[in-house]
Amino acid sequence: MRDAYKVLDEITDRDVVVYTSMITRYVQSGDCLVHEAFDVARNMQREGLDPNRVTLVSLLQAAALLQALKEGRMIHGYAIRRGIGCSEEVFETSLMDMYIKCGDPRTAASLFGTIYKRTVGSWNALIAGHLQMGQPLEALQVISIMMRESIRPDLITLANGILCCADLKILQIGKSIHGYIIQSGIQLDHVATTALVDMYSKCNNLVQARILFDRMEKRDVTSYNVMMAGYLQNEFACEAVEAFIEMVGADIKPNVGSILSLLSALSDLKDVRRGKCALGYVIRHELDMNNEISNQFINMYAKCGCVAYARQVFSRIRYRDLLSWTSMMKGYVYHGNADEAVNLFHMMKSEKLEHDSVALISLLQALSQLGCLSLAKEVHSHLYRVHMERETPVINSLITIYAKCGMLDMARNLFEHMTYRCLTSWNSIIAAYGMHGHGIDALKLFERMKRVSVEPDEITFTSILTACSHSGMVEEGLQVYRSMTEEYCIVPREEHYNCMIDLFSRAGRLEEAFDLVKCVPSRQRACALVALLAACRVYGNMEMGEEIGRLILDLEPESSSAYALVSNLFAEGGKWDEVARIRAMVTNRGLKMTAGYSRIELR
DNA sequence: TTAGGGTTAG
Repeated sequence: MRDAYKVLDEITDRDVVVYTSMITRYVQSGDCLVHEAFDVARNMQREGLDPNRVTLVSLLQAAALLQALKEGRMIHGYAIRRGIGCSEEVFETSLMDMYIKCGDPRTAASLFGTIYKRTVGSWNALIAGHLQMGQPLEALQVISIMMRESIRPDLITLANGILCCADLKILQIGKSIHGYIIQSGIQLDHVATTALVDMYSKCNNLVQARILFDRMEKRDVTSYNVMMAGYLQNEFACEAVEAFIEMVGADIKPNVGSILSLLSALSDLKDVRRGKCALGYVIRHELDMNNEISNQFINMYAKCGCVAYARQVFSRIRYRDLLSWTSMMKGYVYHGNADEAVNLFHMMKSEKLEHDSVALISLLQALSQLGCLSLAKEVHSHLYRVHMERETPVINSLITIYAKCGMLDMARNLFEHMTYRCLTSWNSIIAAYGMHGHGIDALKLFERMKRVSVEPDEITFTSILTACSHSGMVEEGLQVYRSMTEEYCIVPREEHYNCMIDLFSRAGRLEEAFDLVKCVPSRQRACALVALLAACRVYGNMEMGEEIGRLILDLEPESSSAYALVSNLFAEGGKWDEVARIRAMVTNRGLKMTAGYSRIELR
C-alpha cells in the first residue's frame, strides 16, 4: 500500500482519477489504513482538484468504516453545495449507509424519501437503519412494502429479515424467508446461515438451528457464539459448554462473547470447578479481563455459592461499573447476606456512582430479607423524586417487601395504581395475599388476572397453591392443580408437589399426601417429607411418622435438623430408646443442633 | 452474523 502511495508521488501529472483510485484503495485496504483516505483527499484539494461523485462515495465509505460522523456530514454538505449526486441512488445509498454506521439512522431514513429511483441497495440501507434503531417490526414492514412494489430482495435484505424475526421471535415469518431463499435458488452465505441459526434458536427451534450449524462449511467464533447462546436460551447449559470445548478443539480462538456465554452456562450448572478453569484460560491466553468478563465471573462464583471468590474478583476490578456493584450485591442477596448487600449499596453511593432501577431492586431484595421497612419506605419515596415510580419491576419488588413486612394494604394500593401490570406484578400480589392467609382473595385475583387475559405461569400456580394450603382450602387447591395440568398443560414441578403435599398434610389427608410424595424425585423429597412429618405429629399418626422419619434420615444423614425432628417425634411417642439412639447418631457424626431465629422490624 | 446485572414462589 505504501509502495502504491510512492507511485502516486512519482506521478507528476496527478488528476482526480489518480487521487480517487488511491482513496478507493485505502478504503478497501481495511481498518488501519482507512484514515489515510482523508489525507489523500486533503492533498488533492490543496492541489486545487475538486473531488467528483466517485471520490465522495469512497470518502463516505471511509467515514462509515471509521464511524466518523463529523467527516461524513462534511462530505454530505460538500455534495449539497456542489450539487453532486443529489437524488442519485448510489450516492444517496452510500450516504444512508454512512449515517447508519455512524449511529444516525434517523437522517438515513429521511434521505430514503429523496431518492428518485430506488434499488435494492437503498431499500437495504433503510432496513438496516430500522434494525439499528431497535425497530425490527418496522424493518419487516419495509421488506413487505418493498416486495409489494415488486423489488426483488437480495440475500442482504433476506438476512436482515431473518435478524428481525430473531429479535421478534416470529418463527413463522423466519421460516417463510428461509423457504423463499431455498425456492428462489439464492445461495446462502456464511452470514445469512449464522443469522438463521440465531433465528431458529431464539424461536426455540434448537433442532433446526443445530442442523444448519452442522451443515456450515466453515464455522467461526460468531457461529459458535450464536450456537452457545441458543443452547443457553433453551436451558441447555451442558451443551453450551460442550460447544465451547468443541470450538477450542477446532483451533478457533474464543472472544469476549464466548467467555461470557461459557460463564453463564457454568453458573447455570453451578460448576465452580470448570469456572475456575475458565479463569485460568482467560489468564493463560491473555484475554482482556475487562469489566464485562469480571462481572460475569462475579455472577458465576456467587451462583456457585463461592461469595468470597466473587468478592475477590470484585475487589480486583480497578474501575467498577454499575454492573459490578449490582452483580456483587445480588450475590450477597442470593446467599442471604443482606447486610453486606446494603453495605455495598452505601459504598457505591459514597463512590458517587449513580444507581439505576436494577441496583434498587437488589437493594429492595436485601431490605426484604432484613425485614427493614423504614428503608424500603425511603426507597419508595425516592422513586417519585427520580421519576422511577412507573418502573414495573421495582414496583413488583416493593409490593413483595410491603407484603413481607405486614403492610398488605400498601402492597394492594401499589398494585392497583400501577400503570402497567406484567405477569410478575400479578404473581407478586397473589403471593402477597397467600402469605397472609387470604386464600379467597388470592383466588379472586387469579380469576381477575385471567379475565384481563394474562396467562398464568408455573410461579402463579405455586403462589395460588401455597395460598390455598395456608388457608386450608383443599378442594379449591385441587381444582387449581387440575386446571394447571389440564387447562394450561404445565408439568408439575417439585414445588407444586410440595404445595399439594402441604395442602393435604394440613388438612389431615395424610395418605393422599404420602402418595404424592412418591411423585417427587427422591433427591428432592426431603422438603415434602418434613412437611408430612409435621402433619403426622399434629394428627397423631405415629406409625406413618416413624416411617417418614427413617426416610428423612436416609436422605439427609448430615442434616442436624432432620435428627431433631425425628427425635422429637419419638419423644412424643414416649420411645426414649429411639430418642437416645438418634442423639447418639448426632454425636457420632459430629453434628450440632442449632436454634432458629427470625428477624423483622417493628412498625 | 453473536454475547452482559432485572421484578414474582418455594
